[in-house]
Amino acid sequence: MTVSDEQVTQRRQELLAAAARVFEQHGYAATTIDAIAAAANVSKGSVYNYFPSKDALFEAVFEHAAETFHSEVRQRIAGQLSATQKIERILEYWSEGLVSIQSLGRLTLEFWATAARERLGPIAEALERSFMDHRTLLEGIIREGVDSGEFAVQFAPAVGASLIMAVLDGTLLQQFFDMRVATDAEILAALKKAVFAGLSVPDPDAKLTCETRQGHSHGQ
Amino acid sequence: MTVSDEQVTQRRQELLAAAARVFEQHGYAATTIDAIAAAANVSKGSVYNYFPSKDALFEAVFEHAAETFHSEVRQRIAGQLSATQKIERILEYWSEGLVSIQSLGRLTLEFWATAARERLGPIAEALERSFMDHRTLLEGIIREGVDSGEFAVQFAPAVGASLIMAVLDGTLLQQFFDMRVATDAEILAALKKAVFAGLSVPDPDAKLTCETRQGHSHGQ
Amino acid sequence: MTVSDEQVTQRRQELLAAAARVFEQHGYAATTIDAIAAAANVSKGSVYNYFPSKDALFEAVFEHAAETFHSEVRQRIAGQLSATQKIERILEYWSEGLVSIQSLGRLTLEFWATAARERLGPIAEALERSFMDHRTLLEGIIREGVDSGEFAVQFAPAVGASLIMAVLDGTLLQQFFDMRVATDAEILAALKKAVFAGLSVPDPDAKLTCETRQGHSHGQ
Amino acid sequence: MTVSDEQVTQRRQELLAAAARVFEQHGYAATTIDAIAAAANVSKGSVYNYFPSKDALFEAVFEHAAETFHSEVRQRIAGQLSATQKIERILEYWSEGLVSIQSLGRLTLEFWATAARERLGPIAEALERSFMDHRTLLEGIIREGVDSGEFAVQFAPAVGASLIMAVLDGTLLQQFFDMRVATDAEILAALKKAVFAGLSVPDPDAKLTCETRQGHSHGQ
DNA sequence: CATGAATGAGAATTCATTCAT
DNA sequence: GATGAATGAATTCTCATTCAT
Repeated sequence: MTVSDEQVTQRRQELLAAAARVFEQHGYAATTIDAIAAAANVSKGSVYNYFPSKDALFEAVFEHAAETFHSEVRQRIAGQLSATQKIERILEYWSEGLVSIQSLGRLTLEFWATAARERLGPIAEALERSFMDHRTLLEGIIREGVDSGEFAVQFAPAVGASLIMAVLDGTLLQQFFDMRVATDAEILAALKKAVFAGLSVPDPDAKLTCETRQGHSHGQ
Repeated sequence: MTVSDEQVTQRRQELLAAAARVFEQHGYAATTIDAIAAAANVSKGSVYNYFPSKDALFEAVFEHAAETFHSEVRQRIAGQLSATQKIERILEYWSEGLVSIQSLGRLTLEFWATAARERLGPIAEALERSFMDHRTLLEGIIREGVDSGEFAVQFAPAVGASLIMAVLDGTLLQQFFDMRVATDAEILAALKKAVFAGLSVPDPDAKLTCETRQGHSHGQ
Repeated sequence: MTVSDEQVTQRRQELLAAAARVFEQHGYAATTIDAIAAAANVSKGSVYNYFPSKDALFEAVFEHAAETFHSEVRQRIAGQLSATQKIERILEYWSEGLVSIQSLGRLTLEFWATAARERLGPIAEALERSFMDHRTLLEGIIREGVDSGEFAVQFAPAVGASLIMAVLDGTLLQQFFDMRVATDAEILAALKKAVFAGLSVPDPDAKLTCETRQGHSHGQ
Repeated sequence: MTVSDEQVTQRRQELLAAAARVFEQHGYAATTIDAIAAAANVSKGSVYNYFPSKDALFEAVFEHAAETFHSEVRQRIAGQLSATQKIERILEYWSEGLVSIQSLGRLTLEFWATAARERLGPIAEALERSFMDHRTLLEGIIREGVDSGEFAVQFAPAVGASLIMAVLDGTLLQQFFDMRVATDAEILAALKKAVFAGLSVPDPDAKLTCETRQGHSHGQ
């Protein structure tokens, strides 16, 4: 029983992984169940022993990817960290993480496109949920930073969180298409500067005196 | 002949518009030539008198949309404007324009997803070209601002342009999915603050003395 | 237009005929669209230009068969005929007609079986309608006969009509399976005798004296 | 061993009963081995330990149903009964019995349809055998009645038996489809009258004189 | 014997594309 | 040019049957 359950779970995982690869490579519509089965080294019919339909499989792939991503992010910012540090970690993870799992990139686009098409379907809902989770997380961090005096935002924390999400997603987009204009390191650095500028965090690299900060007006 | 040519052109335009509507509503894969023909009030066969294939039609729709968008943007920033003003106009157009043509939103996602799938295909190329055009435009404006002393960016103008593109595309994404956390006006305001913070432009709304600006080196 | 309409109608008829043949030969479940297409000398896809689904095609075949049968029956009993003559004609048509169109036999069974399975589906409804039509027709004739003094039924005309339908359908069933025990002519003769006995019509062929019959006067 | 044999037999019975239920509900084609296994609370694979194929199982279900029905009928007419009484009993059993086991109705139709499709298959053969058994039984009874002077049939006993089978099967058919026009009791009464009329059995309920019958010559 | 995961042949249905009129 | 019927390749999903455990 336990053995069987484990095996079932493992097979599911394998299928999920294979499906992620194929969906990522060809997109939802152009992906055939046959191709997924082949990628998982099982027969076409077997796929249907684990997932009731192509749709359901796609959805499961999304849920799995989203969960993995979320838990990874949360892990990175666990512990005793200042709000600034947490933001930094998130930017770093995004930057480094997504380059490495760039596969997720196209998959994410596929999710977005699917969700855009069926706004009320399960993919759209899952996407929204995932997005909201991230934003809530960021919002909380921003609030922390404001409370601790680290940040001096000029807009509501929720809006700030949205902007950070936006710039991250937008950057992600550019990664997919190789539209980058600089190295990953440079982009990450710029991202940090830009975000912290928005949050009114003095550039940590700069050696600033208190006075110099006074001025950067658009703050306080 | 000329008359004929005009008619041909007009038919093409009608088909293009119809196709844009249908692609936008159903996505590439779920759009049938029949549906496009019906939307344009012509027969299915006629479509093939103007476009050799579904793919080509999709591409043409993209090109058309991109061109329209570009020329609109350029028009908005024509004239004697400071770099800051130009950036402002672009942000405003993006914000207001895209809400009104939100239809373009899903279409854009569809382009992105398609391009992500066929990185070497015509859509991907066109998308990249379009992106580059925008970025080049922004880069030029940033450079102008730096030269004029308006901006004091801490990263290469090209990188700054990328970041602006990113935050705009990311915001666009949120629009599609109704993931906004604030009103359009609030978001636009925050966008401006954030972008100008990144560009070291003192908050134009704030009443700052010259001194305060001196330093707008929130970095240095 | 007219030409086109005619051609469309003709193609539909051809498909209907082909489908009837194939359904009749293999039954609903074992019939493939491919087989129907082949029988009609068209491609598989073409079938779908005329009928939206296998179900719909099956239903159309049924409707067509039922209509043909009904109009044929009505034609046979048109004119100035006594009730007895009408009943005779119907029995004859059933007997002779169904032997010749025995193809309808299996098809009918298929309809019955399908209807039995999906009691609320269109086939079941159509079958019931068809049955009711026939029964109503018979009921009217019985009533005529009673009014004219030809018949002296011992049960309600509607019930008599049901019994006649039953014996006819039951006989039909035996035809399919070659379970007949006598020649068609003998069966028809027996059928007539039995039906007219039930309707209290003295056997027209027999030259009976009152006495011989005296005993078993199942008549009123 | 004996114990084992018994268990095997019991399992077979359970499977048969479960299969009958499922076939009856969904029809042959739409019935899956899985569904039968579930209805019998065994695994799909186990079914194949008792029956070599779906076809064989269906056939076994038919044989079982036919045997049960036959033995029930024979039991009803056992003992010292006149031919008239036997016929009466059979009509009553059919009428009452089939209403209660109406489930058999659809199953029977399924058998008929299957047999009609594969005229040379085992189902068709079994059906024919079953039919012949019944008809032979009836034929014997009719002969008895003729010999005893109860009946004065105007056609061969075998033909009479066929007609009775026909009207019974036809009535059965109407039961399935709720096409009855009267109560069960009324139908049974009419059935008796009709059958006995055909068999020239004086209506047991009527007290008739010879004269009344003389005149109502149909037609002219 | 029991189990149920794996298999793969097979069917309905869709649609881009062609082409005769 | 316009039309829309015809085509057939391609795809999802089903399920009887097998077989390792």
